[in-house]
Amino acid sequence: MGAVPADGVKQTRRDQILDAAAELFARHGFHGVGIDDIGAAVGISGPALYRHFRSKDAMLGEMLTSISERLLEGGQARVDAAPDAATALQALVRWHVDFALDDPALITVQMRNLANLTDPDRRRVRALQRRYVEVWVTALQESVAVDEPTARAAAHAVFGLINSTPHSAHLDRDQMAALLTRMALASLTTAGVLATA
Amino acid sequence: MGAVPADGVKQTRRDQILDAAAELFARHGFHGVGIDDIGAAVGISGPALYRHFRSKDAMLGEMLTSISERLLEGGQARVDAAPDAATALQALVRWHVDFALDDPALITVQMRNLANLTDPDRRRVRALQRRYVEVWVTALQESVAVDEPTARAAAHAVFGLINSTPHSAHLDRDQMAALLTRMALASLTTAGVLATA
DNA sequence: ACAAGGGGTAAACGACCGTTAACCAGCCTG
DNA sequence: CAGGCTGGTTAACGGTCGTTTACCCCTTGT
Repeated sequence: MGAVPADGVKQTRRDQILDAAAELFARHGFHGVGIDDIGAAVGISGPALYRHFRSKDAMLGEMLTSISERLLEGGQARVDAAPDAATALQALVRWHVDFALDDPALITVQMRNLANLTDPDRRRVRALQRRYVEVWVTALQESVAVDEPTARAAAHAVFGLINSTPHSAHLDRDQMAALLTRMALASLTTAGVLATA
Repeated sequence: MGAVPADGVKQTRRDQILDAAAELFARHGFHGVGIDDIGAAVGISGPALYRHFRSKDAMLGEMLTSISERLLEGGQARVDAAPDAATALQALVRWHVDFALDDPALITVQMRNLANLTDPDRRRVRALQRRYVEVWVTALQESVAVDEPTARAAAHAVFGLINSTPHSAHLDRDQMAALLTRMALASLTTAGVLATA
């Protein structure tokens, strides 16, 4: 799990810790996992983590801001690269689906543990998330006829749909990707028709 | 928030506590809210809760089992009352949408705090959830041509879509219900086409 | 050769928090 | 009017857990 570790390349200890923590946070929740658990997961024990992070809160903070940045950056890039609005939307869906399938732990943590962030960290993450939603909202408005509040709600709904992936490991990766992409696009294009019926 | 309190009728103190706890758990997570917080939310303080519940875990347990029971019971009832498979699926969607819109806190807790349950409670809740999923899976297989694993994954995806409702309060209740219903049905009917493409 | 520092350890500290104990006020019943 | 539930209260206990401290090894550059 956790995005493929680049090549055979040794990832820095920080990243190793972050990956292990993400997995644990996803499974047991932020408060449900102790500093000792995280240490044990990477073969060191307990307080050694403080050689790499200022606090447990800092781990979650760094984890969530980095997810949000990657999501925003990747999404924006794909929209910019798309020739027209319709393919931009498709690219966004595929991007988010790939992300969710490759990093289910990170997605889960981002969905569930926003509340456990420190106040400044939460502000930062929320700002990034808002910008990401904004990317979706404009892509939606440009490709399907829909008012802005509906577009916003539809975006959140599709996030929920795609992010549900950690809960169902019944299909293999490619089938799952195809299914989620199809469902997401279907729901989005329908969202436009008779928007304010 | 929290399902309409029947009529003007006074709800029992237990239910009052459960409602307040649900709201708090949804907002801050199970471990993020203290026994004192829950007490304060209903005007009593701290340990008085132990006159009504055996433990904090017991509150969560009762909360989640009751949600799961209501969900299953209501879903099954609607399927039984439906004349054919297609309307059964529509009824399921509407049922789940209504539930999510009327009890956003409960839905949120059920999605996020399964891991915080005690082992026996978790087994109970999971069993109920499995049966609920089963209701959806059979309804799906009878109305759209789709293999079972795909139906299962699609059901989870639609739960994610509908349960996203707490994150977006941009639309009023009826518009939101219409939007979610439309999106859910669109994604589901599309899930069947070329299922194992 | 050696000082420096990065990265690890185990032990102690301190706060928080779920739970229990001891106590008490009102109400309803006999 | 006595006496026992019912449902509160505050204070104390105990465990868990994040964090700090003190110590140590091993590597590396001078």
